[in-house]
Amino acid sequence: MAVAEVKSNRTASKEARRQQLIQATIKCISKRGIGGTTMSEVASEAGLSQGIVNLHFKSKDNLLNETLRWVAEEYKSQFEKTLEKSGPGPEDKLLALMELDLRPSVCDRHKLAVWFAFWGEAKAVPTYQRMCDAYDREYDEVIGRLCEQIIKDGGYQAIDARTVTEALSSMTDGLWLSCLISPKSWDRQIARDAVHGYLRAVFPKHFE
Amino acid sequence: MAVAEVKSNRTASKEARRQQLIQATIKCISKRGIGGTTMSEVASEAGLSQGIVNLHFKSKDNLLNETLRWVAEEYKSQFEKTLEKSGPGPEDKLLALMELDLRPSVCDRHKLAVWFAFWGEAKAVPTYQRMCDAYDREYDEVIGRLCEQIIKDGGYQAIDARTVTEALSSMTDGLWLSCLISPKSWDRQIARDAVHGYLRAVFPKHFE
DNA sequence: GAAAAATGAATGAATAGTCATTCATTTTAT
DNA sequence: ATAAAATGAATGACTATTCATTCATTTTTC
Repeated sequence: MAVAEVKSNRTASKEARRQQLIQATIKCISKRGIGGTTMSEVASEAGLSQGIVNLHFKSKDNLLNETLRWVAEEYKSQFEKTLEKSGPGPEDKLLALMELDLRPSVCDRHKLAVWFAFWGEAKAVPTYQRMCDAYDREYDEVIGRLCEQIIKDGGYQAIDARTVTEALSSMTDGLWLSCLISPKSWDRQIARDAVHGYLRAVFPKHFE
Repeated sequence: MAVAEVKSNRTASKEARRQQLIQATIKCISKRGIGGTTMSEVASEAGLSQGIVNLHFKSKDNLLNETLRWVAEEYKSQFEKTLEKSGPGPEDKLLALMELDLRPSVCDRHKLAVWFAFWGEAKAVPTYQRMCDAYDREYDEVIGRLCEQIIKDGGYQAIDARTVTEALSSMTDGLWLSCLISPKSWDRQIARDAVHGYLRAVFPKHFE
């Protein structure tokens, strides 16, 4: 996920240029929304000229799709790294993944604005919906497996892994919305407490 | 919040016409997103002519702002009605309000698409952000008061009303996102279980 | 090793299309 | 007949896309 280096204005690999333009697109979407993002502005944000975006991405639609893919992949790679490095128990992994969503590098208004911009168009643009849905499914599968293990491990009764998964992933998405809409009153510690409080309440043996 | 009746094509009160156009705008946003919503399409959706929207709303910006206000007011009136009619205990009111968010009339993809469309532009369009923030604050105040009463009533220790409020409102927002993005796998009962499971875990004396 | 040719990336002016907005005209209600 | 409301063609601004030209770098030739 490292952003390829851009050497000079005329010499840069195709891939590096695409990365540079995707980064510019992310900035534009965050500042002006998808509706307010124009090809010229993306080019100018990247310090390049008018036609450059059509040269590297066929069309605006394509640029936006690739940008969504990049954002989703960036998140996914952080998610996988966190999953791998945390542990050893499933409860440790679950907590680490929840905290990832609230880390300043992930839960940052500029990045959240991009996610919400795509979600906001998802019903109108089926490709966005399909892509978001696919990534969500992967996410839920991992969280679901961890919950199952925790439930089995703790012998919890009358708790359904899918329900807990839905509750947890919904909570973090909703906390993102709060951060986006009410940045003044949003408090990272309260967000963490909300998640942790839920985990403690549902899985007391693991999170007390 | 009743949608004013439109009698004939040429005789309709100014207010009725505005309502009619706002309804058309909601349909357009749901179908094509904010970016894809044009003044002509709104007019045509309403069965009226080109210039009509500029006649009744000064500009597109104004139309969108008024549409957001309408959507927020519609929700608010349902919220207040629910708050009033439920009870008697704060736990009954809280549960009723949570279930309101998951009712088919509220948690419906077409309506959710509109909310998310505005949220998706909120960072880029400060008027959207301010308005959403203001309505959110009212919501949180009511939920917060109910939680405080429940905590006091049950003598719950080490539970902070604000944290629970944030957790609950986030959860419902996140469940809305799931409904929007993954309608195929979304299950209203699981959503209800997620909310109810949280309430039971946090306020066992009230929700067992 | 230097000059010439080729390569491929970037530029930015031109094009075609879309859209919000305006307003002179038409329609309707009273 | 008059006022209010609606119409829809016209306008002007904006934007995605194209493409002929420019430029820096690399390769080839002698």
